[in-house]
Amino acid sequence: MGRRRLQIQRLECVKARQAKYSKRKIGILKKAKELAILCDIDLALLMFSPTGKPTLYVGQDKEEAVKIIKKMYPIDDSEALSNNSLIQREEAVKVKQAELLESKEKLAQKRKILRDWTNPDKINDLRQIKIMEEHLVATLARVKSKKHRVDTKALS
Amino acid sequence: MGRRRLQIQRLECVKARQAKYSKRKIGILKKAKELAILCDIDLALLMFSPTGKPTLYVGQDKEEAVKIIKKMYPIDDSEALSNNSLIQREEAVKVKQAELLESKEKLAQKRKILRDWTNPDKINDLRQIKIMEEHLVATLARVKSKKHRVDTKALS
DNA sequence: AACTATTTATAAGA
DNA sequence: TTCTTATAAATAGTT
Repeated sequence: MGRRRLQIQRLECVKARQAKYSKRKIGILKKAKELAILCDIDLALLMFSPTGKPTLYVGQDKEEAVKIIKKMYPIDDSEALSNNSLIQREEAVKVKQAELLESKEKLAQKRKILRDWTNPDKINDLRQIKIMEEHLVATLARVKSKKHRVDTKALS
Repeated sequence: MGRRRLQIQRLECVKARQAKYSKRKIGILKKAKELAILCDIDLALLMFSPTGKPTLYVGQDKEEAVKIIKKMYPIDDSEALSNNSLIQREEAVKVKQAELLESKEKLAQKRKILRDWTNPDKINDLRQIKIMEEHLVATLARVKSKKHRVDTKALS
């Protein structure tokens, strides 16, 4: 949509990338808002500018952001698995319920450990965030190294 | 961009909302992909259709990455929870049994993830390594975003 | 899903 | 960044 057709490929010039970003960011944000309103849906759009500045749009109510992110990463949700209204008799049910509870308790434990990894957004201490970042960068480096080794091995 | 100008407001007719969603979803996904590629940025777009079905697009990655992330984050939870009619017809015991199984599966999954986070070098499957990398990149982005927000807040 | 008349987004240039 | 304008793209209404 312009004077000429544009090839969709990485713009080599940094300046051009930044300029393009500032223009298209406006466009896609508008589209996101329109879609969320027209169809009355939850929607989240997160972008990082070429300089790393994040922009987040969350459809409808901004306070809903947490809910959206929970939907995005259900690893952290505290689940609505118990349909009390539907179930309320039988011994077998109770037994299963007990087993379920036990399993869930264990699950909750694991989740607690994983929470910081999967929901870094919840960490509010800058110090903690920095530690987290360092750890992630280090782990990522290890993974990339490992991938490289596996790739190389696969070729030979 | 159509025969007539459209007012941006919630469409009252459910059918109309669904139809509009299916059309515009394609459009905004295309925009997101173009922006990510052109400007070489990280970007995440998550939408829930009027029926609750989630669509996730992440960064410059190809369709394969989307599938991987969908597997990693069991977004389909929302579908399971909305199937009340089905649940009503099933026996309570069976429901509990299924929930128990699900819970146990999730537990196993968490254990696996936790193991991988601490020992990425031990993963030998290229596919798994790639999943791990995706996850790390995504989490790192979120941490950076969070850091940025905390930093900004601290300044004000 | 497909078809077009129109509107909208935006590429290039200033 | 902002504006202008020619053009490419998205899409509203309809079938």
